[in-house]
Amino acid sequence: MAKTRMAPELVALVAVRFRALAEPARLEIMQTLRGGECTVGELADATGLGVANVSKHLQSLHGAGFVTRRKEGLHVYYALAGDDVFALCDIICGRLASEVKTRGRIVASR
Amino acid sequence: MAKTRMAPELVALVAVRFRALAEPARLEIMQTLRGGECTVGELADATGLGVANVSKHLQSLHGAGFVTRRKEGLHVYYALAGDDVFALCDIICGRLASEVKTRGRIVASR
DNA sequence: CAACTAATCAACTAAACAGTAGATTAGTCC
DNA sequence: GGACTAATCTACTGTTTAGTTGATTAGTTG
Repeated sequence: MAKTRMAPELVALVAVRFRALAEPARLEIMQTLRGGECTVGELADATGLGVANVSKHLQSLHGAGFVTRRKEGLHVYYALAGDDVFALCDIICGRLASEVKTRGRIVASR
Repeated sequence: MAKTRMAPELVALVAVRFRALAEPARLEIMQTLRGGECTVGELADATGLGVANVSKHLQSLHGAGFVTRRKEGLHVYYALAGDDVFALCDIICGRLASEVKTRGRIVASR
């Protein structure tokens, strides 16, 4: 299924989505959000990044449709738009796991 | 499952993998390879990119473990290392599809 | 060996982008 | 209104990298 070749514009859109996930800082943010919705400040604290920096990353993620935005009073709450992002990560991790077979070990921390 | 937080180094590795897919040119190459293994020149023709450029992109993809390399005589044949990459694309496309619901239409060409 | 082809390498240019610091806006509380 | 806080915006800097050009290497054929 889906053996048809994607249109160039669609390919570009997919690339943009992948690019949004191509930054460790943004993946850290996504991981933090997995624990529930957070404010920008909370995400900055959890990741150790600057507030302005986190805000920019969140705009990328929101533009790519990976997070939702909810404003309430002084705070802006961000949350995951869906869990399928981690399905992506799991596929990547599956590939990584089979790659490290013959190399060193990199294990997930608990 | 896999609710554990990934180690920072692992996150970085995943980000590198996503980055390898974050370029339209590389996605086009991957799509072309879906039809079977190709030489660098064939990929350059199919995508309209320069040979040296394609060669560099192939190094990225090979470094990320997405393609295999086989040298035979004057030619170097590249092939997909697995189909799960397109599972990634399908997830992204699924997200895109639900996003365009209320917007314009972007359809895959045949 | 000489001529040729396929792929990679090396150096460069231009554009994209992560991170930072300071200004600015939106909202709350006195 | 004035003081304060949270988030975003606006340059700016440094790094990365896509794409190009020309040289170089590996392999073939005469």
